[in-house]
Amino acid sequence: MSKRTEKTIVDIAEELGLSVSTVSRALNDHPNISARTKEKVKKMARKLGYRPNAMAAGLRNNRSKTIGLLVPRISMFFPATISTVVQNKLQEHGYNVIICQSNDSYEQEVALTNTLYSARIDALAVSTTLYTTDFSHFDIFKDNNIPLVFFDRVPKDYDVTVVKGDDYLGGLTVTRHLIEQGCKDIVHISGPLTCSLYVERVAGFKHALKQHKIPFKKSRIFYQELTRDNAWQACEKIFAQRPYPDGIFAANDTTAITILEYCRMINVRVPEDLKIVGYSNDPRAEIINPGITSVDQFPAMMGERVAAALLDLMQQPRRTPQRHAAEMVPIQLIKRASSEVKATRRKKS
Amino acid sequence: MSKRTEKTIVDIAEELGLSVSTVSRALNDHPNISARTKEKVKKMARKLGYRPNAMAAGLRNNRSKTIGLLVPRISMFFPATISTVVQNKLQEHGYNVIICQSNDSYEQEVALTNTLYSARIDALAVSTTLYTTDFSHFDIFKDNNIPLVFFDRVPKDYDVTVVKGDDYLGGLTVTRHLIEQGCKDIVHISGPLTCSLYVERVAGFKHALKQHKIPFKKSRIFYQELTRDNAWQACEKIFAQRPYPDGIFAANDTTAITILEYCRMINVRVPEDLKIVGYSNDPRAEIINPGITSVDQFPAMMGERVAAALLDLMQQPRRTPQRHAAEMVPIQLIKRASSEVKATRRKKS
DNA sequence: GTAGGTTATGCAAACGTTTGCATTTTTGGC
DNA sequence: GCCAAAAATGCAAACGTTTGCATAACCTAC
Repeated sequence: MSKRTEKTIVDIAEELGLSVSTVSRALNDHPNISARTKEKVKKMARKLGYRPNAMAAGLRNNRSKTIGLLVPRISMFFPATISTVVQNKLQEHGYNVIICQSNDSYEQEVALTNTLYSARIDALAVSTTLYTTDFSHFDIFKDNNIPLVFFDRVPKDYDVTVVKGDDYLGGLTVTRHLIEQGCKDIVHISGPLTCSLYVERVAGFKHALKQHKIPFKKSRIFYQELTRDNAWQACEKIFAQRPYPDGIFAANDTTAITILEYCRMINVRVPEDLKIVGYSNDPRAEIINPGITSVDQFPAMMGERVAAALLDLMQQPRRTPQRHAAEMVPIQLIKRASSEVKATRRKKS
Repeated sequence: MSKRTEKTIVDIAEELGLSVSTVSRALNDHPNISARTKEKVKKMARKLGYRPNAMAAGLRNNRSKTIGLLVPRISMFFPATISTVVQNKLQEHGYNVIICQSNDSYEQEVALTNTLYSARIDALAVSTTLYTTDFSHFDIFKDNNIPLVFFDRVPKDYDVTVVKGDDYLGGLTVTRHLIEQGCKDIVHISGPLTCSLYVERVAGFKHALKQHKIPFKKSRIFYQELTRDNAWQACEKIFAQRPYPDGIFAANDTTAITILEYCRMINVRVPEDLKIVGYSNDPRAEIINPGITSVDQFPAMMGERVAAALLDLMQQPRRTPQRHAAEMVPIQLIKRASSEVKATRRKKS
């Protein structure tokens, strides 16, 4: 009665007059156990309503069959898609996935990293906060040779396996596209430079300007967290005085959408007066009118790669030092009406 | 060397010439331990790089400080928002959250439920698949008095704590609104009736028709998984022959958006010729042109309630049979241009 | 019938904690 | 200084598995 309802392999063993080792092996289909015994054991397990205790097994084996996924937030399209794919893939291979959100707070990221370590996860995949520049809280994973993979928001100068988009090429491609569309005065709204991927996009942006002999003006670039509010404030600054820019490269689609709305309010025509390009190809970019040109980062592919990297690292013998690959996921400019005066075209590489 | 790098409380105890019990208590701030000893122990723990092993503690305590969250998918706006809130809330209280996706597959749901039980999670929150009508796989949680909360997609005839939206009222409100806007021939695209929330919305729909003496025609209602493809196919049927309906109540926004696009293609004007209302107030509904009238289900509030229910149940003494509350989260019709000929209004209760 | 080899099962330790109870140490009042 | 009470620490069992090694049971062939 009371709370002693949990059956264990000991109960099965007693019930059957077998030893616990035999029961354990039978349940795990160990080759040394006869087919008849296995049958008996499994039947009794079912009858008693036995449920394995993963914590006990994990403690003994020193592996939890659980992997951690640490992302800024799962309510945003891009990380959500990646998380979905990673989780489904690992689930197929018998792993549980603990998804944690840092909410873009460095402190939370550190705390969660420690908690995940305490749970003795078998591997960890991370997309860092915007502000993470010190990565020492991940050392514990490296030191103990626990597979560690970073994706999208990846560290700079920290030797580790990485899966990321080609942000330099992205910045370059977007800027070239705007220039080809006739823009001569382009604003770039970037994320904070503490996050290396924005550094690269900015580099691509500057490089394209240089190639086309367009002077780079410091006043035409903004570094900020890419929220709706911040985007609105940036617009207020940008359109406070003439001349208005003729192109804006926003580092995410939330920002691009906000700009579009601001333009609607102040009667700036898009794309005639101003061309806008976003980033990440959020579903909203396709649906809004005019559609917003954006950069597809193939989140599903990125998720597949992350999952594959984790699985790969996990099946390597523990002692081996990890090989630290850096995988580059391609990007693709998706042209839409916000940057093209002609027709709305959906696909073009 | 090799793999013996993991320090335990035993190491701390030896290093300090104390017993493991004292170390354990010191680390857990047990009142019986002197301040000086606590200080010493914590210092040594830091020095040795000690990391608690949650599995060992969990095994001993019979609680894992982990809770499970089982949802159809996290890449959809509504469940994603709820998951975010639940996770953040529980994280604040020192719990880990394992988020799992059933991908709307009953088999996966069953498998994941069992895995989560094996992990000895301290509580489980579930939004079921569209097709779950047998809930016996959750019995194990009930039988062992482990807090179990269902939300949004909740069971019918299964005694358990529930947090849900007022779907009957939602169906009623939407339909009334369409009628007030002059619609006389309304189509309803519903999810499958295996999912009780759609049953309720349909009931609300029918009730509103009845109240306004509009005959209900079986051919004007569709039951299907609410995907883009299915929505498109439904449109093909709906617009295959005259007369066209003058209003459509879609049970999610993906469907509503697809209908809007179809209408654009066949030159049916929205809202002049046809009024459309969706459900869930997906961010896309606000952004598309015309904006789509939808029903806000306050996912953040639902998440809060779910988290609160879990925490509440967890702090009840284990023996107590659970009280099975049913909480109703309000809904609010968000009127937009897709159903109103006049102006676009953003808010109206 | 026995040796030799398979095949199947059992013993017991180990994984890293926590905790009830026993024991030791400290404290304070006289 | 002494004693009782209070405070601090230690002992050892327990949580539910897995697994190396030892042992028992069963064949097969001579």
